[in-house]
Amino acid sequence: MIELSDTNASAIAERFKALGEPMRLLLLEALRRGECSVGELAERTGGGQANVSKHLQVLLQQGYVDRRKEGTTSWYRITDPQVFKMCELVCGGLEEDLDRRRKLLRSRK
Amino acid sequence: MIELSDTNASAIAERFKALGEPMRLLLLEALRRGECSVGELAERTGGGQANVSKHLQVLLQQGYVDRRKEGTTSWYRITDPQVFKMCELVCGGLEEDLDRRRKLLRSRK
DNA sequence: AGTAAATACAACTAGGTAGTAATATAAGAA
DNA sequence: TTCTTATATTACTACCTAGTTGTATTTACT
Repeated sequence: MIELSDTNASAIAERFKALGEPMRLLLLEALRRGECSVGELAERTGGGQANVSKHLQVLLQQGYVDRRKEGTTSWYRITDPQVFKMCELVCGGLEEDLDRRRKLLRSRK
Repeated sequence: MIELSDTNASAIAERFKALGEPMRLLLLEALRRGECSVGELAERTGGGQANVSKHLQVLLQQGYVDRRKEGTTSWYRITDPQVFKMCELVCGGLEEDLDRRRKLLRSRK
């Protein structure tokens, strides 16, 4: 296992940061069903073409998605479904956090 | 399980974003051994007091750490060790990504 | 009271980044 | 070739945030 040392912290942070953007999470979710073109992704997420393309570059560079070119079309797909495990973990944390906040509110009444 | 819909994407992204900063990862790593004060954390991570304090607020607000006050000292601790599961997942992805890049380099020779 | 220590907060700066509009590039079709 | 389609890139704006400095707040000690 990689240690969370100074040198690695930046690289790891970069990977987390790539997921720290709503649009990129929506893109990953849209890609969950399978390979998808930029245009389709823009339509599904409601984002602009340029913006979607730029976000896909980030996900590509961080290795979350792969790309396959066919004519003028770029087909993107999830590289490793493990991403969704992370999303589930963070979702679990979210729910626990909400519970915690609810309890705090109750105890303050 | 929470769905990755438009409404949730922002909340989830916020949680990822909180981990997308080297200093905050270093703080979590430092807290791994156990409860720690702000001063100790600043010393261990080499960060300034104000900066460390500010990063801890982010981790606190996102529920990654808890705080306990004692005199003028604030003691911080990990709320849920699941965070490190996420770090391991992202580390695994990092290694796979490096492998992928190495293969690409070799195949391009 | 006065002083020191620990933390939080406010103000500021510099660098980063999301979103958009316009343009560039590339591949087909007419 | 010219037009159209799909994607990537550039330039720009507006906003956000990490880090720093200085200060306020709180507690403990003499």
